[in-house]
Amino acid sequence: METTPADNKLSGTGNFIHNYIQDDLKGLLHKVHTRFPPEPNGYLHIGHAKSICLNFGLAALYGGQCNLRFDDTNPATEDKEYVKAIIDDIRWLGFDWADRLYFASSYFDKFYEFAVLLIQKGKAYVCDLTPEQIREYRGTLSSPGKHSPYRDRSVDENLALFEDMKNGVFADGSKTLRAKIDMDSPNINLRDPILYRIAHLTHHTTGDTWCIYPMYDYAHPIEDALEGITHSICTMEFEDHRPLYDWVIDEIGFEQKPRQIEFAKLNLANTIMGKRFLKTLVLENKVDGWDDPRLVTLSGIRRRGYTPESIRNFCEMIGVSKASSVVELSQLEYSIREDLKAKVNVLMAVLDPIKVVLTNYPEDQTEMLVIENSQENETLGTREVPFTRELYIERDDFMEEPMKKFFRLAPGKEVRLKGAYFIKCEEIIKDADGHIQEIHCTYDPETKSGSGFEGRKVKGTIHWVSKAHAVPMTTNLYNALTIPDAEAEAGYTFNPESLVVMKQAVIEPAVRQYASSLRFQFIRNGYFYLDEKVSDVQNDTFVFNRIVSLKSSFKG
RNA sequence: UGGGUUGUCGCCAAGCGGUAAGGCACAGGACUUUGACUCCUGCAUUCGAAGGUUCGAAUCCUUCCAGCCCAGCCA
Repeated sequence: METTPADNKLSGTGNFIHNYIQDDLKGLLHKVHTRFPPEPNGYLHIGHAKSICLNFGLAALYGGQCNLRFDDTNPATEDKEYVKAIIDDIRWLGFDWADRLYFASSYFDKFYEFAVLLIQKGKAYVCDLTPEQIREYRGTLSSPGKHSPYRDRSVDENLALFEDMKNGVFADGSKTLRAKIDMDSPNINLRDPILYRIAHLTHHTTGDTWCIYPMYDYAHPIEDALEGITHSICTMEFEDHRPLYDWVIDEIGFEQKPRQIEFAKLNLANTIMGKRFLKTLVLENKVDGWDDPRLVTLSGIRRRGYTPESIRNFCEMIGVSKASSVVELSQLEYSIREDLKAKVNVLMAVLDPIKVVLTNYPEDQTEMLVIENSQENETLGTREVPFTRELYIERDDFMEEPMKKFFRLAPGKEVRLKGAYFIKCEEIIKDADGHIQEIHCTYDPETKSGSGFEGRKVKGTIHWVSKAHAVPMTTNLYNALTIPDAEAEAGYTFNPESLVVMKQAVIEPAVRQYASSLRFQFIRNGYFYLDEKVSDVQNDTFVFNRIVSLKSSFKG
């Protein structure tokens, strides 16, 4: 009997979060409510996809709900533009939050009220220390901090001061509201953490209404509690913030306490996800914006041609744990090949063409050959492909001096042209500099595809495009975005060869009739995606991005 | 050197005291009009190390070692 991944999870085998949830569900908890809480200060990347799939996936699995909440408590870095982009990306990934779209900024009044409550309880105070002093008073990793001289202000004084903070009486940085916890704590997050800071900035949703803004550590537990979140899932670096998270929940007195659970964020081998690095590339125009297909931003991955299904499957496949890990790119590539292999039409495209003349083929003849659109999926049908005397083949598919295990075209050697005939290389035509101009071959009419010819076998089958019918196109091939560089302080530098543009590429005319399906396999060259941003199908302008190459066991 | 946390195959990752799942990658082989796909086969006597408890340990205990995170008025 087969079990699905969902069965496994429900029966207890799966990641540690499922185990937690199942235990919780055996107790008082009777629902699962999660949230994905991005800060709108940049574009989402594949690391966020892991969190999105986790949060929305968990909610779906246990019949619960997942909120989308923008954690917009710091107007210094946030912008509406990002809100829109993030929403688009999550929708593209295939998740839905119904009417549960929230903003931390819509709770600003609540945060303020609870802060007043904490002051009244003697659990928070207004501190006049400068940023430098606060750092100094905080102590170090191995030595305790010391009390702020403002720590014992009276409740009334704190109340008045905090109100003045809110009313814009004080300059940025001159005062903070701090929790009164423990300056001796070995956990630095508990050494009277800052709850509120003064910042005279315009917020993307509240405008100039506020000039004090809550810190993440204070705001987040409240947001979760207010929304009825049961499991607040975040990444490992927040693990030692959890005591503070719980402190806020307890001191404010929320009855239903959300539980913070941390997991290890995604790292992809040879891939930089850091915001500063990506931002620099975008700003310096080294890449074509945040959706450059070389980037692992969700918008970049989308423009590269990855499907949402493939990303979701990838996230499912890599699992979730607390151990810091680096996932190999081959895992991602597997997920998209797997998704596309039975879905797309397989066309013939020649990325780096070299001309072949079939000297014994009639000059004015055109045959329409019928070729299957997919060997994986018969329901995709067939198409007609024009065959003529002059063709293009891939430059790599010919070797003047072939290596031992080369199955393709070489002087005196015979190969099959996919869906057509056997051809034999008879002569190489070179220019004065010795560069190959064209290859003269003869074809054998008896070997036509589908004729049942059994006379002799050939080791290689290569793809081709009729010269007279070739549709010009551009294909973008990609290599690693960065190259290791011991000299560079980051340890790597931008790879100028991360984008290779094949401007001479040609494709069979069927691309016109199938263009709307966007994704293709170009036989033997990989999976490609029509870049709609720069293509103009009506005017025969085709630009394709290579999503991923095909696997190959050819050791060339 | 303080606190937190992690360590199971090259890479992810199950495992929760009963004798090491699975996926990716890789290597053979079969098939093949994509050197693709598919299909077989192989791939941890061992779970960071060393001790201990137990009939039995990756799972419990002890000590040690290594990695990651924390000293933003960022999230």
